[in-house]
Amino acid sequence: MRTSRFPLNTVKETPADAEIVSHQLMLRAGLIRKLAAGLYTWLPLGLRVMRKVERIVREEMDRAGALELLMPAVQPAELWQETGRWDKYGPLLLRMKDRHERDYCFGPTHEEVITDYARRELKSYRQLPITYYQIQTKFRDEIRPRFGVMRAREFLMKDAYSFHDSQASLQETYDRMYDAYARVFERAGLRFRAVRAATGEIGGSHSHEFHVLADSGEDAIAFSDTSDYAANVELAEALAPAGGAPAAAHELEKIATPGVRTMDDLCAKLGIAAAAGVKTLMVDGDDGAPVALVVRGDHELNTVKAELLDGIAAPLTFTDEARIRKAVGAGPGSLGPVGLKVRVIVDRAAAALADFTCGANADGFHYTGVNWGRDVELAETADLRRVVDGDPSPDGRGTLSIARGIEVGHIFQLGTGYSSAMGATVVTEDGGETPMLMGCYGIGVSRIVAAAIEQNHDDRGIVWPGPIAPFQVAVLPMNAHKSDAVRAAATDLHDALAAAGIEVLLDDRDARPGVMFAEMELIGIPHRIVIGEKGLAAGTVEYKGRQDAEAVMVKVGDVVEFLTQQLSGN
RNA sequence: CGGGGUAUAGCUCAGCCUGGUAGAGCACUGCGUUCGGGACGCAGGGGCCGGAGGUUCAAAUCCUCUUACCCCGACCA
Repeated sequence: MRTSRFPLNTVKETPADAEIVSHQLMLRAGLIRKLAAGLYTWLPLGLRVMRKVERIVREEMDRAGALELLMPAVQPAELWQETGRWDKYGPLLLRMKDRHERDYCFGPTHEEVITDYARRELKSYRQLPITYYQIQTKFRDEIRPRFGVMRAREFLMKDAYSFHDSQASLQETYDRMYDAYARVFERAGLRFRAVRAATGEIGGSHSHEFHVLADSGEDAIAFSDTSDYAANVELAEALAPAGGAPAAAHELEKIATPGVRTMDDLCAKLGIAAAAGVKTLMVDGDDGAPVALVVRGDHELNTVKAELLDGIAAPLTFTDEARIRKAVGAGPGSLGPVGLKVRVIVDRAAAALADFTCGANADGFHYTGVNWGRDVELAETADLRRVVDGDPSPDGRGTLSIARGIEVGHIFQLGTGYSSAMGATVVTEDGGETPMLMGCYGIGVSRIVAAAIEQNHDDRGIVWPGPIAPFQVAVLPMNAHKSDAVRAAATDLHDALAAAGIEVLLDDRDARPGVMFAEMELIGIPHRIVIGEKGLAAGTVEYKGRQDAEAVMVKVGDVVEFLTQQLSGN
């Protein structure tokens, strides 16, 4: 390919409203352009990358035995009403009406459609197991789309659905998908981690998320330094400290703390560590009455865990100040468990404290030297906090580290939820009838492109992993307009590389050298050949990998073979 | 949804407070010089100042409404 026929739409200035580096670079490198909030046009260069990701996904799905199909993006409301999601899905669902005033939605996912298909076509256990997948545009009407295609409203997703007549069969396909996902991300050249995302219940391996590791990732994942334990921080269990609370050594004392509202204030005022105090947070209970959640001063509440507790309103809602005052007689900033007349749930770590500090439920006062049992009843404990770096691993082996990741894949076992609701049953071996067990497996194809950049870039631009680079080699002739020899050599090399099946981009624009270098680095082409008149006179051209510090000279006749070697190395 | 902000050339923005000729940089066109790290000079083209209404002799500028976009919204006890 030549730049004269494949224009590079690069821009020098960093776009004002792009916050994260992948979004900035995708705009600057000319991969995408925004049409409206959360809607992007993929330019030819960006589409080449997305197609490569797509191809890898497709190949691995095929290898895993899944069958590709393509379902409509627009779906009738009736199906969603069958499963109750027409009402439950809320404003995330883009709804529309056709000319007959019939309700439709633009599919954010396809469980209903595939289950409808399955109930029509799959009648016997003999047809199982079977897995279908598609690569399809989805739409989710996010409240705040941002970060470019990382969290766009319209996006490209691979979704797969499997059907089974037994849990063992579902597990087998699930495991195969797990392996296929790992292969996809390996082949794409990304550093990733599969993490547990178990949905609370029976635990185990019922759901895994695949994260591309990047410091800018929105999700925090916790993993053990010695075992293979890895989980989303939201779900990682914080074990109770060994040994329980030490014996009380101090008397309960009420002290004036005017103006103190935050844990930081309190630590500064009293000269104590945050870990020696507790924070008391008020959230709404199911019945509307506030419930107090107590965590150690240096810990953070894990809202996912809190929401799952019995009697707590979901979604988790923090009680507003007026209602706190009504219930307690003091405002936030002076709350504590002592003498509190609402339900109190104490985090395991907070429950293991002795002689701790907390609010006195009177504005401007705190207690010190508080002890469970002596000063306040320890009625209820639970795992409420987010795990932190250095916590013991929940599987008992090693300590946890926290890394940041971008969720690019998610697999889970759905069970019979959809098949029961929609009557997708098969006849069993013994002649009975049973709803099919289902598995569901998603990969964010367009998000992978952004995640790859987030993980692989430098101050000059994108550093594509070879397998998903839009082109493998850039050929840059220096001052070709002044040198027939350079121009001829560049053209010959381009043709030879193309003939060898190497994706080459020849810059034939007669641009200044600095422009060529800067643009090719910005768009992240992994390999670069520079052809100059001097080198050519000596029968050589210059090679440099995108991340190499130094260039090397290569004989003109050896270039194709040299590059073939370089490419097979990644 | 709540709060805040922005809307002026293709892009990034100044001008608005204090009403009176619409600007800069980048990009684009032409010519010339330059040519191994996003060149320089000269000359150009390009605007219903987001939309509607109002105030005024006069509105990008003041007022009202409207639309779009952007940012923030548990970690606080």
